[in-house]
Amino acid sequence: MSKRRPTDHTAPPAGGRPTLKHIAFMTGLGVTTVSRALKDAPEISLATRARVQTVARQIGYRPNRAGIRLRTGKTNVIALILNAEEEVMGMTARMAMGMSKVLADSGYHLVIAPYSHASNPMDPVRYVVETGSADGVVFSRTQPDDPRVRYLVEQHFPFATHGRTEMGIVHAYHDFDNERFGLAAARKLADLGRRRIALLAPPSAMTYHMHMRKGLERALAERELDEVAFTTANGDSRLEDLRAAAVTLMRRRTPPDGIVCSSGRAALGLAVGIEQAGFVVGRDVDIVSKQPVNVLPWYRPAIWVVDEDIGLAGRSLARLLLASIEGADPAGLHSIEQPPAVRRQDLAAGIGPDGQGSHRPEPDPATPGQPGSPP
Amino acid sequence: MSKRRPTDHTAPPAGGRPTLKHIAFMTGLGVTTVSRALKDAPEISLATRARVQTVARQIGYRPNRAGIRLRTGKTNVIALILNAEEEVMGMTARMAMGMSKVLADSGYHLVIAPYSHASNPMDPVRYVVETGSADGVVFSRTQPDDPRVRYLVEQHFPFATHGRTEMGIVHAYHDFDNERFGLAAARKLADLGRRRIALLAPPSAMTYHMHMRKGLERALAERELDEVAFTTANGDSRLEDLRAAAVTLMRRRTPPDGIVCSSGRAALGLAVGIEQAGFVVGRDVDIVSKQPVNVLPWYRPAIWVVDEDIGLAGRSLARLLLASIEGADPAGLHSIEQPPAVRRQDLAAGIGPDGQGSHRPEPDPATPGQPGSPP
DNA sequence: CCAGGAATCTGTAACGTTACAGGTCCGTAC
DNA sequence: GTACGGACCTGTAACGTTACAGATTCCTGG
Repeated sequence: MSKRRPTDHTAPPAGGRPTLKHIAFMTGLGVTTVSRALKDAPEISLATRARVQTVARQIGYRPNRAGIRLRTGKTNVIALILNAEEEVMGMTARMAMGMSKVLADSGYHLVIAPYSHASNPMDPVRYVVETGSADGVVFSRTQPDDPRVRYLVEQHFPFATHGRTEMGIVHAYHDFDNERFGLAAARKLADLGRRRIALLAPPSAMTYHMHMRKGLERALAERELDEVAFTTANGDSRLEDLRAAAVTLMRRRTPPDGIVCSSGRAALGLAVGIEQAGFVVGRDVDIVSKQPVNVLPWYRPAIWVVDEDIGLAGRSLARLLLASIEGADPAGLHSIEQPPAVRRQDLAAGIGPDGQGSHRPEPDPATPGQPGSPP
Repeated sequence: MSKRRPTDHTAPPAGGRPTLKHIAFMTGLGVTTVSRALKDAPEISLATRARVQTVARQIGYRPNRAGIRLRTGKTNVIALILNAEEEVMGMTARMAMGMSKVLADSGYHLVIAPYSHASNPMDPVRYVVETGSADGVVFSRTQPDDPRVRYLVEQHFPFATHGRTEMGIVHAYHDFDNERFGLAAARKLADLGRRRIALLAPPSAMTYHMHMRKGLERALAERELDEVAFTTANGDSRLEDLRAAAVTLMRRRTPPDGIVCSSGRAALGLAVGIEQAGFVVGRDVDIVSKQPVNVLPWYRPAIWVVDEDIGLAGRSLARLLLASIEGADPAGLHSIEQPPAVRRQDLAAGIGPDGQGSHRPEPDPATPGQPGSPP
C-alpha cells in the first residue's frame, strides 16, 4: 500500500483534520514554509504569508497540540493543584475561572490536579513534574517553609503560589494582604467600641496565619485592645466544630466583644455558636470576616465583611506564571491584592455587589511587577 | 554531528526524561518489544515483561503523553465545560473533584473549558471538537433541545451530560431526580400543614425545570394543594432580585405558606425577602430547598433541605463518559441520583453531615448501567 | 529431513510539528 | 563574467510512541 513515497508533493493528503501538509499541498509550498508562514516569520514573503493564512483559515486549520508538544517539548498546559476539601464557598471555581480567562488568550489549557486531605500535597506536584504534563503549576495553602516550593525550585520547574513563603527564595506569587486585613478588621472593631478581640485564624501552618495575626496585633497595640485567645478552632475546622468552639468561647468569664474571622465559611459556624451562647451578633459581638464570595450579608447582615476577589487571584496567578515560564525575573513577579474597605450590606436598600459577583466592573489592579505593600 | 545512524543499538540515549529507547538500550531489547512488554502483551515472554517493567520502574519511566497522543490520536483528556457565573456554593469544584477522583485511576487528565454568560455555550464545545483537545466532554445546564448535544452527536464526539434532554437521542447522562425532589418537597410541606405552595424553579430553559415542576404538580394533585404562581425569579436570579421577588410574593393577598426552592443559593435571597415582608421562616412559611453543599441549616435552621451530591455526579459522569469513549452502548449509560430524605438539621445537637461534606462515607450507588427511575 | 507452526522478538514507518542546514534565484558590485 | 549577498523557499531529521509486517528460533509431526 505505501510504495516508498519520499515527500510526495503531488498526493493530496487523505481526510481527517487539516494539517500543515494539507495547506502545503493546496498552496504548492513546502510544509516548512507553511509552518513559518503561519507564525509570520519575516523570512517568508508577505504575499505568501497572507496566502497561507487565508487558506489555513478557510479550511479550518488548527495546529495539532501533540505534534507541537512532541517536537518542542512545550505542553501549553498549566496545572492548578487543588485540595479536594478546601472549601465550600465556591472559591476554587472562581480561581479556575480567573485563570482560564487569562490562559484562553495564550493558547494554554488548564488542567486540574487534585489531592485529598488523605494524601500528600506533594503528590500532584511531583506527578506534574515527573510526567512533564504541564509547563507550570499553581497552588494555594502556601506555607512559610513549603516543600512544594523547595522541590519546584530544585527541579527548575515554573510555578506561582497563592500566598507567600518565607524561605529566602524569590518566586512568583499572588497574595491577599492579610496583614492589612487583620489591621483593618481590628481597627473597625475598635471604631465600633469593641475592646476584647478574638481571632479566628487560618490554620497555623499557612503563611497567612502569621500575616493576619501580625496585622491584628498591630491594631491591638495601636488602639490598646485586649486579645481573647481563641485557638480551639481555625479556618479549616468543620462548621460543627466552629459552632461548638464559639459556644465555649462566649461562655468564658470574659468573652470577646469583637471577632476577626479569616474565612467566610467559618463565620457561619461562629455566628450560630455565638447565638446559641445567648449573644447577638451586631449587639453583643461584632464580627469582621473575609469572604471570597458575597454571601455573609445574606446570612447575618450584621456581619462586617471584606471581599477577597478570588477571580483576580486566578487572573494574576495565570499572568505571573506565564511570565515566569517565559523566563521573566521572578523578583518582579509578585502581586498583592489590597483589601477593600470593611463594609456592611444594607439588604433593605438592595444595594451592593451581588452574590454572583460577575456583574461588577473589573479594575484588575494586580498586574505582574507591581510591588507588594510595605509591612 | 548526526552521522546517519539507522537504529543505532549501541548508543546510550542522552539525558532527559527516560523513554522507551532508554529501556530498550538497558535491556538490550527493541523499542517495540519494550512498548509491548510494558502493556503486558501476551506475545512477550513473562520473563521479559517482568524484566522490562522492573527496569522501567527503577529508572522512573513515564510514558510521554504527546508521543502516545500523536501516534494513537487519543488525548487521554476529558474536558469539563463550565459556566463562569454558574454558582456560588462550591458545586463546580465538587464536580471537578468527583471527576478527578475517577479519572486519576484511568490516566486521564481533566481540563477546564470555561464560557461566560456573555459568550455562546457552544463555543467551548466546538473548540474541543475542532481542535481535538479531548476525548470527551462533560457539561451541565442541559436543555430539552440542546444544541450541544445535537452538535456532538453529529460529530460522533463522546460526551456525557449533567441533566437529561428530550430530543429522542440516546446519550450518556447523569441526573438528579428533580421530579422526585419536587414531589418529596411538596409532600413534606403538605405534611407540615402547608396548603399554598410556591415553586422557585430552575431557569425555564433547563430540562430539570420541567422535571421539578412535574413532581410538584403531582404532589399538588395528590394532596389537594394550591400553587401560588411565582415566576418573577428563578434559580439563576441574583440574590438581590430574589430578595425583592420574595418581598413582593409575600405581600400578595394570598401569599404562599410553603416554598419549594431549586437552589441552595436562592434560598438565601428568598429567606431575607420573606423576613423583610414581615414573615418568619418555619412559622409562617416553610421552605424546602435543594442544596449542593450543607450550608443552609447554618443559615436558617428552619429551612428544610435535600442534599444533592455533586461529587457523586462528577464521579458518575466521569465513569459514564469513559464507558462511552470505550464504545459502550449509550442506552445503558444513565445514572440518576435519588434525593435523600427531606431533613432539618438540629444544630444544637451537633449532629448531621458537616459542611465540608468530605468526611461522610461514600456509598456511591450510581454506577453506569443503572436504570433511571420510572416517571 | 523437512514442512508447519507457535513463541518471541525486531525494524520500519508514520502520527504533525519545528530546528537546522541548505537550496535557488536574482540583482548588484567589481 | 564572476562573486557576493539578500530574499525566499525547501528537505531532512527528529521528538516518543505504536501498528504492521516481518524475522528468528525451536519444536512437533510426518
